[in-house]
This record gives sequence, C-alpha cells and structure tokens, in this order.
Amino acid sequence: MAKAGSTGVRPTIRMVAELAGVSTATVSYVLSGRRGDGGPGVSDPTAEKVKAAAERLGYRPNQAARAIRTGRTNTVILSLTMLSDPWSLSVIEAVQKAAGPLGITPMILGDADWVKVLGTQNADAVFVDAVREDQRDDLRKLAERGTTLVVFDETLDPDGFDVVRSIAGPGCRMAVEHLLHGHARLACLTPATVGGTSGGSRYRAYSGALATAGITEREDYVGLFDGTTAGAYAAATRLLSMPDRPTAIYATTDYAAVSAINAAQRLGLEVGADVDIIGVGNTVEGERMSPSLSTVGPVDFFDKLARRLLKRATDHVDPAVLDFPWHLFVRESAPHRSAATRLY
Amino acid sequence: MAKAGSTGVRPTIRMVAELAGVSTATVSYVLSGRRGDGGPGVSDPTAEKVKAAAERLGYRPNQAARAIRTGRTNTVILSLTMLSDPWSLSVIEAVQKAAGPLGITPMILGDADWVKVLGTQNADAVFVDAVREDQRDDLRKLAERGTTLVVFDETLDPDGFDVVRSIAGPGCRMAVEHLLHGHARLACLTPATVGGTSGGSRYRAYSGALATAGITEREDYVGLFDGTTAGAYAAATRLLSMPDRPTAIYATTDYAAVSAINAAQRLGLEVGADVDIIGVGNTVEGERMSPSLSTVGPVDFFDKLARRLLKRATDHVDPAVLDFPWHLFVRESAPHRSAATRLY
DNA sequence: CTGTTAGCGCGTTCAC
DNA sequence: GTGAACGCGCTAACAG
Repeated sequence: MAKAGSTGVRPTIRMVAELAGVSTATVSYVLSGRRGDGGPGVSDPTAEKVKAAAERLGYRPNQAARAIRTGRTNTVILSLTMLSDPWSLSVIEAVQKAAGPLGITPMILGDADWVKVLGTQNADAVFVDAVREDQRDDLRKLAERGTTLVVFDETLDPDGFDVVRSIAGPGCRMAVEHLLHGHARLACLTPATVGGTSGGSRYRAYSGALATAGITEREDYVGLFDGTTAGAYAAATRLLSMPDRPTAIYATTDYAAVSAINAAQRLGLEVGADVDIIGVGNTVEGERMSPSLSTVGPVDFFDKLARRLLKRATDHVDPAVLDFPWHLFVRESAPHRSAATRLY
Repeated sequence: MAKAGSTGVRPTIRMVAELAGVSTATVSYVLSGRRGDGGPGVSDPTAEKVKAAAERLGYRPNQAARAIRTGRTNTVILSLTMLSDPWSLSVIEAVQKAAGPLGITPMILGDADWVKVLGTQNADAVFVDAVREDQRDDLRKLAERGTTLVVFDETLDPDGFDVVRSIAGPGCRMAVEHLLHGHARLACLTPATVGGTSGGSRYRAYSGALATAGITEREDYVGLFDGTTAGAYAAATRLLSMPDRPTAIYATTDYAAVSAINAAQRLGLEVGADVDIIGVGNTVEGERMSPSLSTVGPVDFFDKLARRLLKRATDHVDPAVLDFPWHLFVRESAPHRSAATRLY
C-alpha cells in the first residue's frame, strides 16, 4: 500500500499544484470543474495530472478557506430546541434528504442559544425552531448582517428573514370540535411549559371550543405534564382513572396523544371505542401506530419547509411568510361519531 | 434606537479599526484579549475606543477566517447515527454542558456519512458514533490529515485517534446471569439489525450464558424487532402472550426493555414479580421510570466521554483507548432472587 | 485555447 | 501601537 505522501498535515491546494507541476489556479479550476466563461479551459492531460496528484495526497479543499472567498459554506444550520421531539427529527430527515443532492451539509445545533453561535458561525441558511421574546431583536440584527434565516414562529412578521407559520389555532379548534361531536366529557392533555413546539394557542382552542359549545371547563380535566413522554403518560393515566373519567382526550401534541393511547390501553380501555384520543401535529409516528392516531396538522410540512430552506440557501430569494393550512386527519383513535355512536 | 451603522453587510475587523481610528492588529488584540508574550500592550483608552466601535457596529469575528489562521474552530462535531436514541441525546447533553464554559460549540451531524463531511469541514475534535467496515480506512486517513477523532467502537484499535470502548460482552453476561439465578424460561429481545448501538455481542452474551447454564436456546424465545420502540413493544407482547411465556426478558437495549415493561403491564403482568425484565445501557430513563429498570452499563460514561472529547479539542494529547468497565444495576424490574423467590 | 500571475477576502501575529 | 506577511482557496485579468 502506498504511503500517499502522508505528512501528518492537511494537504493544501499548493501541495497539489507543486506535485502536479502546475499553478494553484489550474488545480482550483480542475477540481471545481468551472472556468470563467464556459469554455472548457483545461486540457485533458493536465486535468488528469492534477486529479492524480490530488488523489495521491488525499486533498480535500478546506471549506473554511473557501467560505471566506465565496461567502458560501455549503452548510445549513438547524437550530432545534427539543431534539428528542419527533417533530425535530422530521425536520432533520426532510432537510437531509433535500440537502444531500445539492452537496449541502445540514448541521444541527442542539443548544437553544443560537444567537451567540450564529454571530460567529456562518451557514448558507439557518432554520430556527423557536424564538424567545428577548431574542426577537437579534433576529433582525442577524438578518441585517447577511444571515439567511428561516424562523418557525406563529406570531412573528418577516423582517429580512423568512417566517414559517403553521398556525395551530384554527386547526386545533377543528380537533376539539371533532371530539365535541361525540363527547361532552372532554379532557385536555398539555405540557405546562409555554413556548416550545406547543404554544398556548393549542390550549386556548380547547377552552374556546368548550365555551362555544356551552360546556363549562373542568379544572380536573386539564392534564398538565412536564413535557416528557413519561409525564404525559402519567397525566393521562390520572385523567382516565377518575370516577367520571373523560370519554375523550384532546392532546396538544402527537407524542402526548401517543402516551395517552398507551395509558388508556394499560387501563384496559379500548381507544376509539371507550375513549377517543386526538393529537396535534400530524406526525408520521401517529399515522403508523395501531390504532392510528387521529390528529390535525399541516400537509407536507417538513418537505416544503426543507425545500424552502434550501432554496434560500442556494438562490437569492426575498424573505417571505410561508403559511401552512391545517387539515383534520380522522383515523382510528378518534373516528367520526354520528348521533347513534356518540358517547353521551 | 440607534441605527448602529447597519450597512446590510457583515462588519469586518477593518471597519472596526477605521471607526476606532486604530489598526486592525490593535482591534484583534483588544477583542481577543491576548498580546504576544504577556506584556499589557494596549492602553486602556484605546481598548475602550475599540470596544465601543465594535459594539456600535455589532462586530463579531468571523470564525471561518479565524480558523484559517489559527487552525482552531472552537467547534466540535458529534456524528450520531441514531438521533432518536436516548443514548445520542445523552451524548449531546453531556458535551453541551462541558463545552459551554470553554466557548466551544457542539455541532451535530445526523447523517451517517461523516467521512465525506469531515474531509472538508473542520472541527477541533470529532466524536464518531459508529464505524462501518468500509469506513475503517478513512479513520486513519482523517487522523493523518490532522482531524482529531474520538471513535466509539468495541473492536477498533487506536491509530492516531481515540477509541472509546465500553465493552458490552461481559456486562451483558452479568445481566443474563442475574436473570438465570431466578429463571429458566428466559427470553431475549433484540433488534434484528446488527450494527448501531447494539452489536451482536449483546445477543451472544445471551446464547453463551444459556449454554453455560445448560439451557437449550429456544428460537421462539428470541424476540427480534426492527429497531423502533413500537417494534420492541410488539415483539415483547408476542413473547409474553405465549402459552408458556418466559418469566424473564433480557433486552439488549434499555429502550427495548422499557417497551417490554410497557407491554407486560398492558398484559396485566406485574413487572418484578410475574416477569423480570433487564436492559442494557444504564440510561437515565430506566432509572427514573416506575418500576425502575434493572440494567447493566458503564458508570459515568457520558460525562467522561465529554471531558475526553473536549480535552482533545483544546489540548494536544496523545490518542488513547478509553475503557469503561460495566456494572450491574439491580433495581425493581429485575430484583435479586434467592432460592425462595425463584420462578421455577 | 491553455495556463499563470497577482491579488482578494478574513483575522492573526511577528518584527519593528 | 503599527505595517505587512501569513494561511487558505478562489478568480479576474493577462501571457503565451
């Protein structure tokens, strides 16, 4: 096996040029396959020599150096607050699938502290998961300084950056109203922490729909939990163990709904018959599970989001709002109920 | 509110220098708080002027440019194959906690294709989750070219890079033997896919321990699943629904064990009494759940791993092997069983 | 048509 | 406290 000139340091374009007996410019042209105005520009024999030299040294261009000149890093950053959330995984998956063919690498920032990082780190585009009140100003500043941002937020207005809006309110209302067709004892399962993926609007949809239906909200029918799956499971168990337990649960996130289904089954209740459960978010997990999860959510959200992010990373497009209409997905965990099958 | 000189472009060190009426060198020295050989070097008034100018422009040094000169990016990369795995989340959490105070940003690479990325992207250190057969050579090449690598692998030898070994075999054997003290009908719950977090060694510990104990392995007591939580749940349900169901389950990962506990409870079995369940990995989830999960695993794994990664990122240390001894954690889901309490 | 020269764009750092 | 070189890869303008 050839030693391939291993010197212990990273090979530079100059080393390749020297080994091939050409200038660094030629190497650059050959390896990036581009030349001023379209003409081929480099003869085949020279190109071969260069390629061979690069191969021998194991040369790979330094992205940092390239970025300084071109302003492009071939990188997008995904700032995701709740990495354990299936929602985040869906974002990652969609972006990776779309980025691969473009030669763009998605880097994930698990920290919530994107402001500090984005000040010094560069990427062709950045997706931001959640914006705290005190971070709103920073968004504008970053955008002004040339950072291409795509922000997920329901209330923010675009101001040099994209805003992705997937307005939950009306959709959640649809979910609650779907349950109200067949139920009067309707509970709500929601994380106590405001912010994150599920805002207060999802809970308000519950209050609002109950009020409109003329049903008084019961405090003991609101299952608050700590944001974890286990917490959701425990809260659901409490709800379903009550003497006059609810006959339906509206969970403000799909993963909580999944936990609720598990809890119901654990208690010997048949989901979709003894108790109906609906989620929010339209995640794939819910679709695949058994019984399949009824939910509300946007259509094709992640793919469209990924496409937009990469479009902004590659082309020079004006910032805009992306609005995602929500649909109701009626599946097994909360089927349609007519007057004949309603539970009251 | 001051416009703060918003020009639509990123402020450079030169702009700061001009505004402050000093040279770029001075700005660099002031903002990075360093000067040649320890001498003070910059007067207080000048330093103030520079800081004010930097603040006014919202200047933040460009990490890419800095990296070119210093060779340091203040970044570590975590290449994690199974982002949904709690194990990965624990790695992230530990590294983030340790990196923050050092001013180092952890970037996560969700793709399994670290070879291509690390060829062009730089980081002060890289943690790699899993190495495929065909990637072993690339490790050496990367290390030779100056990439600081910390690799998680049970069989690899260090060769310019760190190897973190958390050898599962003996620990898993302990787990199986723990169950064999009280059980004869012992099932195994394991993902079908070899590779990933759980290798074949975890399954072999089961086969081996059974053979040593003189118990014939039953094919229908091996619950294979697809690597998902739902799959594990289904497989466990099948095992526990058999007419001569096993009285104990050895799950080769903690999350599978958790699923098995859920499945058992769903079937009305009391875990720790009717059926014992043990996991592998010693994840926090298992410790916190109820009943708490008996498991085997290394002690303090994630913190030590994080410390090592960051030490290699900041200092110049020689590569080494990090070996983590495994312990048996006897908790509620599989308690100690004496002759009096054994289930056969 | 093929290849080179020279200088850019960053922040850092050495010698004055 | 500064001027200028440095490290990297890219590319406009030029020479053969």
